[in-house]
Parts: sequence; C-alpha cells; structure tokens
Amino acid sequence: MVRKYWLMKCELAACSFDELKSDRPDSTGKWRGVRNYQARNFMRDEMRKGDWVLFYQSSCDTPGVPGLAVIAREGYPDPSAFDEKNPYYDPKSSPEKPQWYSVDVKWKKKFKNYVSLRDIKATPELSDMRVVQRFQRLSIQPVNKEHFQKICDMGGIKINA
DNA sequence: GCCAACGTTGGC
DNA sequence: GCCAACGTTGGC
Repeated sequence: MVRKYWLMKCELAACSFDELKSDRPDSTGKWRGVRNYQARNFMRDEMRKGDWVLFYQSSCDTPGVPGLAVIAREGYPDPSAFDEKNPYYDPKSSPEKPQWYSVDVKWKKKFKNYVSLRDIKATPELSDMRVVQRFQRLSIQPVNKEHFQKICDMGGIKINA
C-alpha cells in the first residue's frame, strides 16, 4: 500500500499544532465540520491510516506549516452534522445517510523551522502546489511526494517519505 | 437547468 | 477590515 500525502488546513483559533499535541487526548484531533464535497471525498474515499499530513495553519499572522501529523483514523460519518446544536449541523445528513465525514489526525513531529506560506511561495519547485495558488480555498489537498519531501527539508527534519 | 444572490474562505 | 473567488442556494 502506497502512502499518500496531504495538506490539511486548520484555522489557528480552532486548534494550533501545539494544541494538537498537548491539549488533545493521545495528541489526536477529530477533524470536524468540513462542508465541502471535494474535501469530503478525500476524507471518505482516499485518506488511509498512516498517511502523512502537512498541518497547515490558516487565518493567522503567518500562515504556514509548523509540522507533521498522521491519519490515525480513516473516514467515518461526522457526528457534528447530526447535532442540532452544533454550528456545523446539517439536516440533510443523518446517521443512516451521512453526508459529511471526519478523520482523526495525530500529531507526529514539529519542524525545526516553521515553513511559512511566504517561504513556500518563494520556492520555485513548489510553485504548482495548490496552497500557493491565489484564492485556493480547498481545506484538504493532496500533496505529491516530492513536494512533501521538500517542505520537510525546509522544515529542517529528516523523514523517510 | 440557468444564473443571480449570497455566504464563506483566507491572504493581505 | 477588505475583497476576490468560489461553492451553494433557490427562484424562475
């Protein structure tokens, strides 16, 4: 089974990378509230346990990638869609016919150097990554192995991609 | 099935 | 806080 690589955006206010490590049970976060079909399809159909993730922080002073995470649990129906009191509640989704999916993501390793979006944009070999394209809003993006490796290099850590 | 209106994303 | 782009909604 070939490992896949992803980039997952998370607003800083929702959960920082450090919070994922220290504030979540087993350093594992439950990815709730994705309400975009493309992103949903990635989570439901393509993400596999053990896939590696660039944890991307958005909506903050310096957007970028502080480190790596791993898919700890494959796609399962997003319970927040069934809960009327939840801001992500969606009456079109039910446990019998779930519309939306979650995955669980486990903290893996912090980069020695924070890799900012600005750094990524300044790196020619990363110019076709989706995340550097203007107005690219998709919150879950596949990343190819070369790009993944390059960002880890920039982060100052050795991985065996 | 078209398309205008609207809400959201997210860098700046 | 601005605003461009994109996805979604809903009237026709």
